[in-house]
Amino acid sequence: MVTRTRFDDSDCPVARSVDAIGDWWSLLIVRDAFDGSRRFGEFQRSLGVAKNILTARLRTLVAGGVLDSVPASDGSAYREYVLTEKGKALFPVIVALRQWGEQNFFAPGEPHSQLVDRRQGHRLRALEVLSEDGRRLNPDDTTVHKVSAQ
Amino acid sequence: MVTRTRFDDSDCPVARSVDAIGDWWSLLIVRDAFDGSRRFGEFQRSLGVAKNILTARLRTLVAGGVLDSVPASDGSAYREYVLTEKGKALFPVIVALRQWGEQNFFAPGEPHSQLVDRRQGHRLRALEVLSEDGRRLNPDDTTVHKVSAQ
DNA sequence: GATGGTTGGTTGCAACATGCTACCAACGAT
DNA sequence: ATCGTTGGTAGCATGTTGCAACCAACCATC
Repeated sequence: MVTRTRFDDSDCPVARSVDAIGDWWSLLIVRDAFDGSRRFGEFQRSLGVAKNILTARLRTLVAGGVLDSVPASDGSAYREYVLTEKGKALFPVIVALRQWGEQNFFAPGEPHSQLVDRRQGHRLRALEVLSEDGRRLNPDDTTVHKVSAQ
Repeated sequence: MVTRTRFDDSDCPVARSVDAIGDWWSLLIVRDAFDGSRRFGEFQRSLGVAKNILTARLRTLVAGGVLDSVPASDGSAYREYVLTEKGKALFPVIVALRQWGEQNFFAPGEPHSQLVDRRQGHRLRALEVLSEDGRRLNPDDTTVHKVSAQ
């Protein structure tokens, strides 16, 4: 578990997000959860992670409100791990990572798993950062206001 | 440094992305780079990270093509670290993390740093995941095609 | 051209996190 | 009752991180 005791970066939302899900396994667990994994064993087989590590990660994610631990849906006495609303709100993060990976780590034509629109089976539109009035923004078109009461 | 020698998850673009930038510091370094940091010392002061760790991370990011190490723009003999095109393409990832953090880790009215449209000073529009034909998609509206030649 | 502060690191070591393997308790089917 | 499956825990080896000390090159000043 990451415990941030360095100096204070804590007014930055990016830092708080990274604090919550910014390690190798947490993001992949969340990805698997979006893909339908729910059971301990599913995550474990899919990720190949050691079980003690998975235990710790799931606990952290539950404690952080990203996952919820609920009784298994098949009536057995086991538990399942499902995304909370907060966890589902990570969807754009996962999609952004996926699109960046697709564009930068695969040769043209190289096969890779693909996220598609369930209704039509088509690929998704690339994420766009937009201004309030709908202009498309590049990094240079933006700036950070240091601290402000919103 | 993370070396993935577990089993093969490598056809998933999310996994490759996480492999490249999926640790605590790398993402914050990239965030700082978007905010204008370029010099070793700037990153070090801004992040409070140990220098040996920063050295290692910068090297990894340069090796991964996210940052480029170029001669300093002020004419001194030192070097600067600037985002490559591939690095700039992480913009939606950072914005997604920022928006998730804003919505989930701050009380209403609690001050936090804010990313704004430089031209008008307004907040950005929330990222949306869209289908090819422009419908807004929730996680449940999508599914993963396991492997396919694109 | 010596000096002293700044920049950008490297090295060694202690502490902590991770991964592997073995073990184990509760469950569920027979 | 028993036997495989599920969901863990425990112990130990190894890898990664963080801290502090050191250091070499750069740069301004005298």
